[in-house]
Amino acid sequence: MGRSPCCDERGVKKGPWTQEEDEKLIDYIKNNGHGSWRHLPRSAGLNRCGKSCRLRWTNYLRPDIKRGKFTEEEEALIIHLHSMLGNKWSLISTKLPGRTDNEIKNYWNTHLKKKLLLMGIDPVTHRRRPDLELLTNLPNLISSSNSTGRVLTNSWDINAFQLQSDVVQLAQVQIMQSLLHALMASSPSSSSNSNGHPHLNLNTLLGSSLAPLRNVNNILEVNRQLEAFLNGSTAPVAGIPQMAGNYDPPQDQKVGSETKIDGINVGKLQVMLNPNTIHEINAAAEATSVPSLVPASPEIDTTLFDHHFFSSNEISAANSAISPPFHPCPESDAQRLTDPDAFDLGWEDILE
DNA sequence: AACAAGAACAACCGCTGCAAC
DNA sequence: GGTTGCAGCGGTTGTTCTTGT
Repeated sequence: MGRSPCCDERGVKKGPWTQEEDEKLIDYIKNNGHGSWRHLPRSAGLNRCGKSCRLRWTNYLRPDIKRGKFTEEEEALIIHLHSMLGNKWSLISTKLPGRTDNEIKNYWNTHLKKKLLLMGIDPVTHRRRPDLELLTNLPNLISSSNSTGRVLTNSWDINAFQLQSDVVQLAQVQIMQSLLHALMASSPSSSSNSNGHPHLNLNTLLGSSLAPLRNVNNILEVNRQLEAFLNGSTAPVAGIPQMAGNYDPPQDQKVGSETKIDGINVGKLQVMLNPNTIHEINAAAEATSVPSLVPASPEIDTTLFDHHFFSSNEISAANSAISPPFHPCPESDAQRLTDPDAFDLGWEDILE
Protein backbone atom coordinates (compact mmCIF):
# COMPACT_ATOMS: atom_id res chain seq x y z
CA MET A 1 0.00 0.00 0.00
CA GLY A 2 1.10 3.55 -0.47
CA ARG A 3 3.78 4.82 -2.72
CA SER A 4 7.49 4.55 -2.42
CA PRO A 5 9.29 7.80 -1.77
CA CYS A 6 10.77 9.26 -4.91
CA CYS A 7 14.20 9.37 -3.33
CA ASP A 8 14.19 5.61 -2.84
CA GLU A 9 15.06 5.26 -6.47
CA ARG A 10 18.25 3.26 -6.76
CA GLY A 11 21.32 4.84 -8.25
CA VAL A 12 20.04 8.36 -7.81
CA LYS A 13 22.75 10.77 -6.87
CA LYS A 14 22.64 12.55 -3.53
CA GLY A 15 24.72 15.21 -1.91
CA PRO A 16 26.06 18.54 -3.13
CA TRP A 17 25.21 19.66 -6.63
CA THR A 18 27.92 20.18 -9.20
CA GLN A 19 28.04 23.18 -11.51
CA GLU A 20 27.27 20.91 -14.43
CA GLU A 21 24.12 19.65 -12.76
CA ASP A 22 23.07 23.17 -11.92
CA GLU A 23 23.50 24.26 -15.51
CA LYS A 24 21.49 21.31 -16.79
CA LEU A 25 18.67 22.09 -14.42
CA ILE A 26 18.65 25.80 -15.20
CA ASP A 27 18.72 25.19 -18.93
CA TYR A 28 15.93 22.70 -18.78
CA ILE A 29 13.62 24.86 -16.68
CA LYS A 30 14.37 27.94 -18.77
CA ASN A 31 13.33 26.11 -21.90
CA ASN A 32 10.54 23.92 -20.63
CA GLY A 33 9.46 25.06 -17.22
CA HIS A 34 9.71 22.56 -14.39
CA GLY A 35 6.42 20.83 -15.15
CA SER A 36 6.24 17.63 -13.17
CA TRP A 37 9.17 17.50 -10.79
CA ARG A 38 8.97 13.75 -10.71
CA HIS A 39 9.62 13.44 -14.41
CA LEU A 40 11.95 16.40 -14.73
CA PRO A 41 15.23 14.63 -13.89
CA ARG A 42 14.89 12.10 -16.69
CA SER A 43 13.87 14.73 -19.20
CA ALA A 44 16.68 17.04 -18.13
CA GLY A 45 19.26 14.27 -18.12
CA LEU A 46 19.88 14.49 -14.41
CA ASN A 47 20.58 11.55 -12.16
CA ARG A 48 18.67 13.10 -9.28
CA CYS A 49 15.27 12.60 -7.75
CA GLY A 50 12.59 15.17 -8.53
CA LYS A 51 12.45 16.32 -4.98
CA SER A 52 16.14 17.11 -4.96
CA CYS A 53 15.75 19.07 -8.22
CA ARG A 54 12.84 21.06 -6.84
CA LEU A 55 14.75 21.91 -3.69
CA ARG A 56 17.84 22.94 -5.61
CA TRP A 57 15.80 25.14 -7.90
CA THR A 58 13.59 26.77 -5.31
CA ASN A 59 16.36 27.35 -2.80
CA TYR A 60 19.37 28.26 -4.94
CA LEU A 61 18.92 28.40 -8.68
CA ARG A 62 15.75 30.44 -9.05
CA PRO A 63 16.71 33.73 -10.72
CA ASP A 64 14.83 35.88 -8.23
CA ILE A 65 16.73 34.65 -5.21
CA LYS A 66 18.50 37.26 -3.17
CA ARG A 67 21.84 36.13 -1.80
CA GLY A 68 23.99 37.68 0.84
CA LYS A 69 23.63 38.68 4.44
CA PHE A 70 20.31 39.52 5.99
CA THR A 71 19.82 43.20 6.67
CA GLU A 72 18.76 44.48 10.05
CA GLU A 73 15.36 45.27 8.61
CA GLU A 74 14.98 41.72 7.40
CA GLU A 75 16.07 40.40 10.78
CA ALA A 76 13.53 42.54 12.56
CA LEU A 77 10.85 41.46 10.16
CA ILE A 78 11.64 37.78 10.63
CA ILE A 79 11.49 38.14 14.38
CA HIS A 80 8.27 40.05 14.15
CA LEU A 81 6.67 37.53 11.83
CA HIS A 82 7.95 34.59 13.84
CA SER A 83 6.35 36.03 16.96
CA MET A 84 3.03 35.93 15.15
CA LEU A 85 3.34 32.79 13.05
CA GLY A 86 5.80 30.51 14.79
CA ASN A 87 7.83 28.21 12.56
CA LYS A 88 5.76 28.83 9.46
CA TRP A 89 8.82 29.47 7.35
CA SER A 90 7.10 29.34 4.02
CA LEU A 91 4.57 31.90 5.18
CA ILE A 92 7.30 34.10 6.59
CA SER A 93 9.31 33.83 3.38
CA THR A 94 6.42 35.24 1.38
CA LYS A 95 7.00 38.53 3.15
CA LEU A 96 10.71 38.61 2.43
CA PRO A 97 11.11 38.85 -1.33
CA GLY A 98 14.03 36.85 -2.63
CA ARG A 99 14.50 34.89 0.56
CA THR A 100 13.60 31.22 0.72
CA ASP A 101 11.97 29.43 3.58
CA ASN A 102 15.03 27.24 3.96
CA GLU A 103 17.33 30.23 4.16
CA ILE A 104 15.14 31.95 6.73
CA LYS A 105 14.84 28.79 8.76
CA ASN A 106 18.61 28.30 8.79
CA TYR A 107 19.19 31.93 9.64
CA TRP A 108 16.73 31.70 12.47
CA ASN A 109 18.30 28.57 13.90
CA THR A 110 21.88 29.78 13.65
CA HIS A 111 21.61 33.51 14.34
CA LEU A 112 18.33 34.91 15.49
CA LYS A 113 17.53 32.30 18.08
CA LYS A 114 20.84 32.92 19.81
CA LYS A 115 20.45 36.63 19.49
CA LEU A 116 17.11 36.53 21.27
CA LEU A 117 18.44 34.22 23.95
CA LEU A 118 21.29 36.60 24.62
CA MET A 119 18.75 39.35 25.01
CA GLY A 120 16.94 37.23 27.55
CA ILE A 121 14.03 36.59 25.24
CA ASP A 122 12.55 33.17 24.78
CA PRO A 123 12.75 32.55 21.01
CA VAL A 124 9.65 30.38 21.17
CA THR A 125 7.36 32.58 23.17
CA HIS A 126 9.05 35.89 22.35
CA ARG A 127 8.59 36.83 25.96
CA ARG A 128 11.19 38.02 28.37
CA ARG A 129 12.63 35.22 30.44
CA PRO A 130 14.66 36.38 33.45
CA ASP A 131 15.89 32.86 34.08
CA LEU A 132 17.08 32.51 30.50
CA GLU A 133 18.77 35.86 30.75
CA LEU A 134 20.70 34.64 33.72
CA LEU A 135 21.46 31.26 32.28
CA THR A 136 22.76 32.66 29.04
CA ASN A 137 25.02 34.94 31.02
CA LEU A 138 26.18 32.05 33.15
CA PRO A 139 29.52 31.60 31.37
CA ASN A 140 30.35 35.26 31.96
CA LEU A 141 29.17 35.12 35.53
CA ILE A 142 31.17 32.00 36.20
CA SER A 143 34.29 33.38 34.60
CA SER A 144 34.00 36.52 36.65
CA SER A 145 33.43 34.47 39.76
CA ASN A 146 36.54 32.49 38.93
CA SER A 147 38.56 35.53 38.04
CA THR A 148 40.70 35.11 41.10
CA GLY A 149 42.23 32.16 39.33
CA ARG A 150 41.73 29.68 42.10
CA VAL A 151 39.61 26.60 42.07
CA LEU A 152 36.50 26.82 44.16
CA THR A 153 36.84 24.72 47.22
CA ASN A 154 34.71 25.32 50.27
CA SER A 155 31.45 27.00 49.65
CA TRP A 156 31.21 28.11 53.22
CA ASP A 157 34.68 29.53 53.11
CA ILE A 158 33.03 32.88 53.25
CA ASN A 159 36.11 35.04 53.14
CA ALA A 160 37.77 33.24 50.32
CA PHE A 161 36.23 35.11 47.44
CA GLN A 162 36.26 38.76 48.20
CA LEU A 163 36.33 39.70 44.55
CA GLN A 164 33.12 37.98 43.80
CA SER A 165 30.44 40.55 43.18
CA ASP A 166 27.09 40.47 44.87
CA VAL A 167 25.48 40.50 41.47
CA VAL A 168 27.12 37.24 40.57
CA GLN A 169 26.06 35.75 43.84
CA LEU A 170 22.50 36.77 43.34
CA ALA A 171 22.52 35.38 39.83
CA GLN A 172 23.83 32.08 41.05
CA VAL A 173 21.27 31.96 43.80
CA GLN A 174 18.54 32.55 41.29
CA ILE A 175 19.86 29.91 38.95
CA MET A 176 20.06 27.39 41.73
CA GLN A 177 16.58 28.34 42.80
CA SER A 178 15.22 27.88 39.32
CA LEU A 179 16.90 24.54 38.84
CA LEU A 180 15.98 23.20 42.20
CA HIS A 181 12.47 24.46 42.10
CA ALA A 182 11.95 22.47 38.95
CA LEU A 183 13.64 19.45 40.42
CA MET A 184 11.45 19.61 43.48
CA ALA A 185 8.45 18.92 41.33
CA SER A 186 9.72 15.43 40.66
CA SER A 187 9.99 12.34 42.74
CA PRO A 188 13.25 10.63 43.50
CA SER A 189 14.57 8.41 40.77
CA SER A 190 17.38 6.05 40.21
CA SER A 191 20.85 7.28 40.93
CA SER A 192 22.42 6.34 37.63
CA ASN A 193 21.55 7.00 34.06
CA SER A 194 21.40 4.65 31.14
CA ASN A 195 25.13 5.04 30.60
CA GLY A 196 25.78 3.79 34.04
CA HIS A 197 27.18 7.13 35.08
CA PRO A 198 26.26 8.24 38.55
CA HIS A 199 23.53 10.80 38.47
CA LEU A 200 23.05 13.58 40.89
CA ASN A 201 19.37 13.66 41.57
CA LEU A 202 18.93 16.76 43.64
CA ASN A 203 15.52 15.70 44.75
CA THR A 204 16.91 12.52 46.18
CA LEU A 205 19.74 14.48 47.56
CA LEU A 206 17.55 16.88 49.43
CA GLY A 207 14.53 14.80 50.21
CA SER A 208 11.19 15.29 48.61
CA SER A 209 9.66 16.90 51.66
CA LEU A 210 12.02 19.82 51.66
CA ALA A 211 10.24 23.04 50.87
CA PRO A 212 11.22 24.89 47.75
CA LEU A 213 14.34 26.88 48.28
CA ARG A 214 13.35 30.35 49.17
CA ASN A 215 16.19 31.54 51.26
CA VAL A 216 19.92 31.42 51.34
CA ASN A 217 20.08 29.06 54.27
CA ASN A 218 18.48 26.34 52.25
CA ILE A 219 20.80 27.05 49.38
CA LEU A 220 23.75 26.81 51.69
CA GLU A 221 22.51 23.43 52.74
CA VAL A 222 22.17 22.40 49.14
CA ASN A 223 25.69 23.46 48.51
CA ARG A 224 26.89 21.56 51.53
CA GLN A 225 25.05 18.47 50.36
CA LEU A 226 26.54 18.84 46.92
CA GLU A 227 30.00 18.87 48.30
CA ALA A 228 29.29 15.96 50.57
CA PHE A 229 27.92 14.15 47.57
CA LEU A 230 30.93 14.92 45.46
CA ASN A 231 33.31 13.90 48.20
CA GLY A 232 31.59 10.59 48.49
CA SER A 233 30.60 11.42 52.01
CA THR A 234 27.09 10.54 53.03
CA ALA A 235 27.27 12.10 56.44
CA PRO A 236 23.83 13.55 57.02
CA VAL A 237 23.38 17.21 57.52
CA ALA A 238 20.89 18.17 60.19
CA GLY A 239 17.38 18.54 58.88
CA ILE A 240 18.11 17.09 55.50
CA PRO A 241 17.38 13.46 54.72
CA GLN A 242 20.34 11.40 53.73
CA MET A 243 20.66 10.70 50.05
CA ALA A 244 20.06 7.22 48.81
CA GLY A 245 23.14 5.44 47.54
CA ASN A 246 26.72 6.50 47.47
CA TYR A 247 28.73 8.16 44.84
CA ASP A 248 32.44 7.69 45.01
CA PRO A 249 33.98 10.02 42.51
CA PRO A 250 37.30 9.21 40.93
CA GLN A 251 40.29 10.66 42.71
CA ASP A 252 40.61 13.45 40.19
CA GLN A 253 37.05 14.52 40.78
CA LYS A 254 37.29 15.34 44.44
CA VAL A 255 36.27 18.72 45.60
CA GLY A 256 39.36 20.72 46.20
CA SER A 257 40.86 19.84 42.86
CA GLU A 258 38.89 19.96 39.67
CA THR A 259 35.50 18.71 40.66
CA LYS A 260 33.91 17.03 37.69
CA ILE A 261 31.01 14.80 36.87
CA ASP A 262 30.92 13.44 33.37
CA GLY A 263 33.64 15.89 32.48
CA ILE A 264 31.77 18.93 33.67
CA ASN A 265 33.21 21.11 36.36
CA VAL A 266 30.37 21.13 38.81
CA GLY A 267 32.42 23.07 41.33
CA LYS A 268 31.64 26.10 39.31
CA LEU A 269 28.02 25.77 40.18
CA GLN A 270 28.53 26.18 43.84
CA VAL A 271 26.95 29.15 45.47
CA MET A 272 29.23 31.53 47.29
CA LEU A 273 27.73 33.80 49.84
CA ASN A 274 29.11 36.90 51.36
CA PRO A 275 27.61 37.38 54.83
CA ASN A 276 27.41 41.10 54.30
CA THR A 277 24.88 40.62 51.60
CA ILE A 278 22.95 37.69 52.91
CA HIS A 279 20.02 39.81 53.94
CA GLU A 280 19.91 41.58 50.62
CA ILE A 281 20.11 38.36 48.70
CA ASN A 282 17.46 36.83 50.87
CA ALA A 283 15.14 39.67 50.13
CA ALA A 284 15.98 39.65 46.47
CA ALA A 285 15.58 35.92 46.23
CA GLU A 286 12.21 36.22 47.85
CA ALA A 287 11.20 38.93 45.45
CA THR A 288 12.55 37.12 42.43
CA SER A 289 11.23 33.70 43.13
CA VAL A 290 11.05 31.32 40.24
CA PRO A 291 9.17 32.97 37.42
CA SER A 292 5.89 31.42 36.60
CA LEU A 293 6.13 28.95 33.80
CA VAL A 294 5.65 30.39 30.39
CA PRO A 295 3.85 28.29 27.82
CA ALA A 296 6.21 26.65 25.35
CA SER A 297 4.50 28.62 22.66
CA PRO A 298 2.00 31.42 22.91
CA GLU A 299 -1.60 30.90 22.13
CA ILE A 300 -2.13 32.20 18.68
CA ASP A 301 -4.17 35.32 18.65
CA THR A 302 -5.26 36.53 15.27
CA THR A 303 -5.88 39.97 16.65
CA LEU A 304 -2.15 40.25 16.94
CA PHE A 305 -1.64 39.74 13.26
CA ASP A 306 -0.23 42.82 11.74
CA HIS A 307 -2.40 43.96 8.90
CA HIS A 308 0.56 45.77 7.49
CA PHE A 309 1.95 42.39 6.46
CA PHE A 310 -1.09 40.22 5.93
CA SER A 311 -4.41 40.46 4.25
CA SER A 312 -7.48 39.15 6.04
CA ASN A 313 -7.41 36.07 3.85
CA GLU A 314 -3.81 35.38 4.72
CA ILE A 315 -4.55 35.81 8.38
CA SER A 316 -7.34 33.28 8.35
CA ALA A 317 -5.26 30.94 6.21
CA ALA A 318 -2.37 31.22 8.63
CA ASN A 319 -4.66 30.64 11.54
CA SER A 320 -6.01 27.46 10.04
CA ALA A 321 -2.55 26.39 9.00
CA ILE A 322 -1.39 26.53 12.57
CA SER A 323 -3.13 23.39 13.57
CA PRO A 324 -3.09 22.43 16.29
CA PRO A 325 -2.34 25.87 17.65
CA PHE A 326 0.54 26.40 19.98
CA HIS A 327 0.60 23.92 22.81
CA PRO A 328 0.57 25.58 26.20
CA CYS A 329 2.90 22.97 27.56
CA PRO A 330 4.33 20.08 25.60
CA GLU A 331 3.19 16.81 27.02
CA SER A 332 6.72 15.51 27.09
CA ASP A 333 7.83 18.42 29.24
CA ALA A 334 4.94 18.05 31.60
CA GLN A 335 5.68 14.36 31.89
CA ARG A 336 9.33 15.10 32.55
CA LEU A 337 8.32 17.15 35.52
CA THR A 338 5.85 14.74 37.01
CA ASP A 339 6.91 11.26 35.99
CA PRO A 340 9.51 9.97 38.41
CA ASP A 341 10.84 7.53 35.83
CA ALA A 342 11.05 10.12 33.13
CA PHE A 343 12.83 12.58 35.35
CA ASP A 344 16.40 11.54 35.53
CA LEU A 345 18.66 14.52 35.27
CA GLY A 346 22.38 14.47 34.99
CA TRP A 347 24.54 17.54 35.26
CA GLU A 348 24.83 17.66 31.52
CA ASP A 349 21.08 17.96 31.34
CA ILE A 350 20.98 20.61 33.98
CA LEU A 351 23.76 22.67 32.44
CA GLU A 352 22.19 22.34 29.06
C1' DA B 1 51.28 24.61 10.80
C1' DA B 2 48.19 21.30 12.67
C1' DC B 3 44.39 20.18 15.00
C1' DA B 4 39.86 20.66 17.40
C1' DA B 5 35.63 22.83 18.21
C1' DG B 6 32.01 25.47 16.88
C1' DA B 7 29.31 27.92 13.42
C1' DA B 8 27.11 28.18 9.11
C1' DC B 9 24.99 26.34 5.37
C1' DA B 10 23.16 22.95 1.95
C1' DA B 11 20.68 19.05 1.33
C1' DC B 12 17.95 15.21 2.81
C1' DC B 13 14.08 12.84 5.13
C1' DG B 14 9.62 12.05 6.61
C1' DC B 15 5.25 13.75 7.01
C1' DT B 16 1.01 16.20 5.50
C1' DG B 17 -2.46 18.08 2.56
C1' DC B 18 -4.53 18.12 -1.70
C1' DA B 19 -6.15 16.70 -6.15
C1' DA B 20 -7.12 13.18 -9.46
C1' DC B 21 -8.91 8.89 -10.30
C1' DG C 1 -15.02 7.05 0.23
C1' DG C 2 -10.58 4.99 -0.54
C1' DT C 3 -6.21 4.96 -2.92
C1' DT C 4 -2.46 6.94 -5.23
C1' DG C 5 0.74 10.48 -6.80
C1' DC C 6 2.59 14.76 -6.14
C1' DA C 7 4.26 19.16 -4.19
C1' DG C 8 5.40 21.51 -0.30
C1' DC C 9 6.74 22.09 4.51
C1' DG C 10 9.47 21.78 8.64
C1' DG C 11 12.86 19.21 11.24
C1' DT C 12 17.19 17.13 11.08
C1' DT C 13 21.63 15.72 9.46
C1' DG C 14 25.95 16.01 7.09
C1' DT C 15 29.50 18.78 5.12
C1' DT C 16 32.24 22.77 4.77
C1' DC C 17 34.14 26.84 6.61
C1' DT C 18 35.96 29.65 10.31
C1' DT C 19 38.08 30.52 14.52
C1' DG C 20 40.75 29.48 18.48
C1' DT C 21 44.50 26.90 20.71
